[in-house]
Amino acid sequence: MRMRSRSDRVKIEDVAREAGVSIMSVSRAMRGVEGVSAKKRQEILDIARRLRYSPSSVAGSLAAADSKLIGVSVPTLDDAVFGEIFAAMRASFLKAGYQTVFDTSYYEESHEEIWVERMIAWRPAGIVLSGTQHSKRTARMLRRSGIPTLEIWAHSQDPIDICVGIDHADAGYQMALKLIELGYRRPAYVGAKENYDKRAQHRFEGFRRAFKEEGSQFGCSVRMDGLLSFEGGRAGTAKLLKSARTAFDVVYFLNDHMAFGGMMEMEARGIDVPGDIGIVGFNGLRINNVLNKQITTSITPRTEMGELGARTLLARINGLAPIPSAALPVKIRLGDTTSVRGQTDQRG
Amino acid sequence: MRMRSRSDRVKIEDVAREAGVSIMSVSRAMRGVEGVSAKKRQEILDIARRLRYSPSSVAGSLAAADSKLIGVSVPTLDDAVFGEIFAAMRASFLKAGYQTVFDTSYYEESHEEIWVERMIAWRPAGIVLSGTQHSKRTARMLRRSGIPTLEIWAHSQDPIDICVGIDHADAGYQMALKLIELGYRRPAYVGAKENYDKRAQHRFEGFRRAFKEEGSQFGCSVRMDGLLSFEGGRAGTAKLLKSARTAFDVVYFLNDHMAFGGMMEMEARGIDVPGDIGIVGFNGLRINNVLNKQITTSITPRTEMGELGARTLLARINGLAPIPSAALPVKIRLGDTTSVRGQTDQRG
DNA sequence: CTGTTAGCGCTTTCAC
DNA sequence: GTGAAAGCGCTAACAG
Repeated sequence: MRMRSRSDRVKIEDVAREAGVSIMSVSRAMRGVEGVSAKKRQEILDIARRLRYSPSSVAGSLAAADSKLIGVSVPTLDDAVFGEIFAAMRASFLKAGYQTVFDTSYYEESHEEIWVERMIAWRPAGIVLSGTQHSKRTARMLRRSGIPTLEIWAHSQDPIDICVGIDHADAGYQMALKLIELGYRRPAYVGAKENYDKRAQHRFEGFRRAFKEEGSQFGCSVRMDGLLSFEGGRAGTAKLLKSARTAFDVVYFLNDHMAFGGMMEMEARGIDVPGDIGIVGFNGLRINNVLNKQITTSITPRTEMGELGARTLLARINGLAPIPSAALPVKIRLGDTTSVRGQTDQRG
Repeated sequence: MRMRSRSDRVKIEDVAREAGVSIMSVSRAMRGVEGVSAKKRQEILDIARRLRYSPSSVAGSLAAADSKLIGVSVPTLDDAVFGEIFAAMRASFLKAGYQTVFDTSYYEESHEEIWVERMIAWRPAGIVLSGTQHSKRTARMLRRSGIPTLEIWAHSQDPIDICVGIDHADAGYQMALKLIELGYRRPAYVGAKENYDKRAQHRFEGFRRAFKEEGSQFGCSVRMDGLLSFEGGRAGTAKLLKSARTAFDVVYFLNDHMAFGGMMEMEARGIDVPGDIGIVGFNGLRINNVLNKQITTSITPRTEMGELGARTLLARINGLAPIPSAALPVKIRLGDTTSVRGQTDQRG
């Protein structure tokens, strides 16, 4: 099994010779475009299959100056959030005849920038980026390339090209209002370093703003690096409980997984949730569907987002001028980890 | 912001003209290969940047008959397992100068087959597939293409090309031996339909075989479709508890997420784990690191697997003939969801 | 070190 | 409906 040298790969010319037609007829037959009789087309297709002809997308893209490729960058695969958005987008692109390729940036603008540069070099039909936080150079390269670009996940007022997402700052703000309504006054936060996950940072800022407007002091916040998941939530909560100088009555977590980790830590320490402290997550991740004590969270419309994003990008690729930026609604789901403050705890 | 037409993109020729050199010098300078003086190289690079020249990988690949692209197919993004394998592989490929592109197959051979066909059309340097269960046509296309192909995750005696993974049947077998040693005699299983996740099916078969050899009857098995995650585990357990005609003392789950879902269902029903029933998962997923009641599971070496897989494929790409198939060890971790049978339960 | 020539494998364009 | 000619943007191979 050695790599075939360039000469022994069967190419369009071989099929044409075998079929006794010109390479143009083969080209047309393979692509399913007009210009070959039905009979001839069938013959060509049969021969192509027999010869195991695999048309080169590289040569095809170069000649046609157009590819059916869409590049997608997600920050991480360790997070169920992007899996759902991605699955929805991918299905839509596939239906429209586009092939999706994706890669991860691990929340690093520099990784993303390198990826964008390489992706542009392949001249894809479209590019999808997660979030709205990108290096200046990334935005500049993309704009200059003229490649339709979708930013998904966070809403933005001035997208690189087009954008579909949610308003993270407002999501944090709304959640805070709800908590204030329940009677919470001393929030704490467990999340990531400010520059690591910007969307989360925006939620935090919106959250804090609501409490500030209400006149409440912000208790304490813990920033973890690296693992924005179960472990980070548990370790962050341990740190919070150990180091907090002021009291707090509710902890806002970066996402549901971290919130779950935090809940485990509190359980281990015999802290009553929500009796002693409330817990709030974000996203409405799968795990929340099986918990006996459901985490209060904001449910993000991930499938809708992926579908709308794909539709919008496809429109853009087809030369239409869709609305440049769409914001989708987020829904708060009160679970069993918060309660009306002052009442006894409720169990799920 | 319209798509640039093919004529107004800056190309190698434009850079050459501006720099007053031949296009070959630009080509050499851009690729960082020998054959241009340091001074000229720098001038060219400066001009290229000023002109915002982006070399076309499409044209480059066609001319050089070689691309620095590696295509990877993972079954799903909803599963932390592949995230870790993938992250490790990606890093290794990147270091070696290769660009990785991913796509998902959602455990469908037909999806994978289509993906492979499209991927081959791009003439990548290598291809990575998850698992060893592929359609005949997928294997045939890959073999004929001559593209180095790595199968990762499951070990195989006759890989398409090369393979790095674990022996799933043996992993199931070993876990069963351990449970038998603990005193369990009536296992039940909650997993997926036989053809959906073949690796899991192999684990199940190894598991069942050990019990059969020991003389124990297999209690009951529940096969879920679709969601092989928290929800599937919980729903499957509910179904198992409702429908099982024979008693069972331990439930083997397809993975830790399903096991966790099952544990929640038992908790809700007041079933004592491991007092009444034991729970066993697979993989050693992150969630298990934060649970107060740790799930007994098999820990799979995902990072090592990704690294070894990448190294092996790179060797293969570079014309070496690495060991065609490597099996990595799996480690059993006894948690708090199983106990020595006959003793009272233990709490974490 | 530098440039010229001849493609890579396919599609566009334009005749017939 | 069919095919010949002319590239797509770049690199290998070779000559200077």
